[in-house]
Amino acid sequence: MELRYRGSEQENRALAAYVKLMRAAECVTARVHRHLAAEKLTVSQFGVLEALFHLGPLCQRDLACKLLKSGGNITMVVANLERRELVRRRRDASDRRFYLVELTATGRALIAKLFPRHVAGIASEFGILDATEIRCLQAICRKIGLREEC
Amino acid sequence: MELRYRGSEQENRALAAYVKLMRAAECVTARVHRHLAAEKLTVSQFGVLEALFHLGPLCQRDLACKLLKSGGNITMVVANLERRELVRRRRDASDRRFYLVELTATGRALIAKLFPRHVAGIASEFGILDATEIRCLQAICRKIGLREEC
DNA sequence: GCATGTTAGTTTAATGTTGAACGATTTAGC
DNA sequence: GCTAAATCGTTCAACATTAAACTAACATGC
Repeated sequence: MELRYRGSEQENRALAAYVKLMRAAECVTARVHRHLAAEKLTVSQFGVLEALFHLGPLCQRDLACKLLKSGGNITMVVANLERRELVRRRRDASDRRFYLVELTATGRALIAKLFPRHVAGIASEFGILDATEIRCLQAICRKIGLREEC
Repeated sequence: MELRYRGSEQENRALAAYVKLMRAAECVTARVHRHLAAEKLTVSQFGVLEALFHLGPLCQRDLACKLLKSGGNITMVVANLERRELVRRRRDASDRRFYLVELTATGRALIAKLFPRHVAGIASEFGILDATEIRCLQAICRKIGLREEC
């Protein structure tokens, strides 16, 4: 692979780990979210529905933070969900800067149907990992500075 | 987190591993590619330059395969690089369906300057992993079906 | 040679994504 | 109370991304 650049031993090891982590994440995402296509949902739309399902109504800023996306992006994703009547936006009465985004009955039914399927897909991908490997993965994520806030 | 859905022990373990893997990949990507903004390069544009740098001239189909992106996307990314004269497209003489995409002198100079910086960034993120953890990460990626072809 | 099929690349429509500029609203300092 | 700063959301331009429909070039079988 590395025809034009020779780094130190330590650099090469880090690079190999980086590439593997990225590829793994991309491959798993592609496979795990395949069942979303049937419902014409994108990964981001699913992310919004899932966050509302598990955390209750949220303002757009919180959604952006949860999903690690920009504010302008959430405006677009929520607008597309609202157009399909899967979510609804309500102005917060006490602070009119906020919208509260919440699931409609239709949206709740959809995510309630989809989420177990989603988990089953992940389980079939990750289920072959034993407890030791999970612990190792957690340790690695902690070490490379994974922040758990938000 | 999981207020509305209780899976099996095995499902919860898989879900936790999945979330950690995804968050880790997102956080690392964001930090590692921060130095690209200074050169007004996107992650995909950097990916194309890097592939050409290490593998020599490639056709767009091969680029798409390497970067796990669609053909139409590569058309756009390469076009934007070509507009800045960082790459050049040449018709293959023997099979006129192909373009050979290759670096210009400017493009080569840019990626030659950027790549060491890129590796150094990754090394500072992953360098704290020891050999055991790297082995463990590789084993995990293999297990969850990471395909290394392409 | 010609019909058929395959492969490389383009185009289009729809959505996602960001950063920056902007408007509306609330809060803090005075 | 009033100004200044901070916060929430929108809009815009630019680019990314995909799937699907399309064109161009090659390959195969007859």
